[in-house]
Amino acid sequence: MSELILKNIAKHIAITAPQQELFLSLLEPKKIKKRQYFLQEGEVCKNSAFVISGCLRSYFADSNGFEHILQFAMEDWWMADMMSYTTQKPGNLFIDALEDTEVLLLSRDNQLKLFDQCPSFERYFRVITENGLVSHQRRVLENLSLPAMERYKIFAKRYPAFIQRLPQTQIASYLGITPEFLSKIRHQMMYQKP
Amino acid sequence: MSELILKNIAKHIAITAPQQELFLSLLEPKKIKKRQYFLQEGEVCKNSAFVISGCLRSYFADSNGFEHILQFAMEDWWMADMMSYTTQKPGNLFIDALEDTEVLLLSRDNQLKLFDQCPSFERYFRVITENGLVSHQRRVLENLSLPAMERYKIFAKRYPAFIQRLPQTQIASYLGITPEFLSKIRHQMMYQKP
DNA sequence: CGTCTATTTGAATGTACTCAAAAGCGGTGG
DNA sequence: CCACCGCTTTTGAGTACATTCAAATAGACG
Repeated sequence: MSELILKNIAKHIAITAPQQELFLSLLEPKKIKKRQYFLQEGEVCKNSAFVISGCLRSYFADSNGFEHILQFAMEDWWMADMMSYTTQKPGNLFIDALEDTEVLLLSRDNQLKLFDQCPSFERYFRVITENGLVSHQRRVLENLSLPAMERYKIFAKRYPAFIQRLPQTQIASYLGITPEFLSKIRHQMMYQKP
Repeated sequence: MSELILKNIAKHIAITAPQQELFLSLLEPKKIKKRQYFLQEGEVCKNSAFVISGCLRSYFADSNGFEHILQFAMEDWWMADMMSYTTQKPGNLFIDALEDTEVLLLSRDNQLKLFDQCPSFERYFRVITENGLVSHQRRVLENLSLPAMERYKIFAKRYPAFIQRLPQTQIASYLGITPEFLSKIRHQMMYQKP
């Protein structure tokens, strides 16, 4: 069960067995049922969640009650409201489960403790954060430069597993379009695609 | 001249005088004239630039030749093509100067050297990167949830200096709208605003 | 099987874009 | 110091991409 996260870490840094022990001792396993909240608007995001199985989503609910999905997280991904997690102030995101989900929690306190006791982890999370930054920059630029159909095609190619497992409503919300329009896009694609 | 960057660092970490020396020895000053490229599409972003004075912009040029601005950087900001800088592979962004600009360069090599020799800097850049990630996440959500006029108002409130110093064309490109439409938005605002 | 949610389809609407042209502004050179 | 050139901003008419609202259809789950 902890294998997945150790493997993930091993991709970025090399750590000794005692350091592994230390790290694992700071984690707390948790199960989140489908449709259950992990975090609600206005709460402080005390924990970052590493997904072992299942799927989480983070989203913003605007003043008209529409949801805008920031991120999905399946196996081998971290999920948090980064604004709230890094500052430990109340956030404005919701995080909930799209499937029954198992996660390992790392509190911000424990994370900072870890950074002091083992600087390799500071490197690990620096790299993870760099990658997150790069992917969000790419997303900003794609949203600015591409029409909805292109964004959908890229999404489908980049995250085939998401297309399989997620309802179209969720994907539409991530892409920034209505579910109706996504349906029309898919209809169009059936006829123009060879 | 190096005061600005030392002050910036002091906001996040405490370092000794010799560590300051080490850090400064890894920096290279450079001047970039208005309209001059700092980086072009297809090049490897060898350096991250800390702006001492002036203003840089990073942007993506799409297949129709339109420019989409990812970021502006004025005094006290870092600027790089993060994808290319972190991987040292060719990037797809342009970076150029909107004003005559002075920067301090830190190569990725030197940065990694610095991380090994003084882990405090790994913390400094982790925090900087976390903040960058948070602000790009916020931008994604604002682009998804708000109409152009709201995005402009928020931009104007958040970055008053940018409104002062940047041509509207550039701001429009950052917001993801045409300069013509931004002009119309500003016209509307004059009449509906008390 | 029935209910609830997700998806599809269509018509009317709106936000933002395109293209074209005029007006404003700033820098530069005569 | 003023005139001119280039670039930015404004204005307007026509258009396109995407939304809204409504209703029908299909799927999933208990």
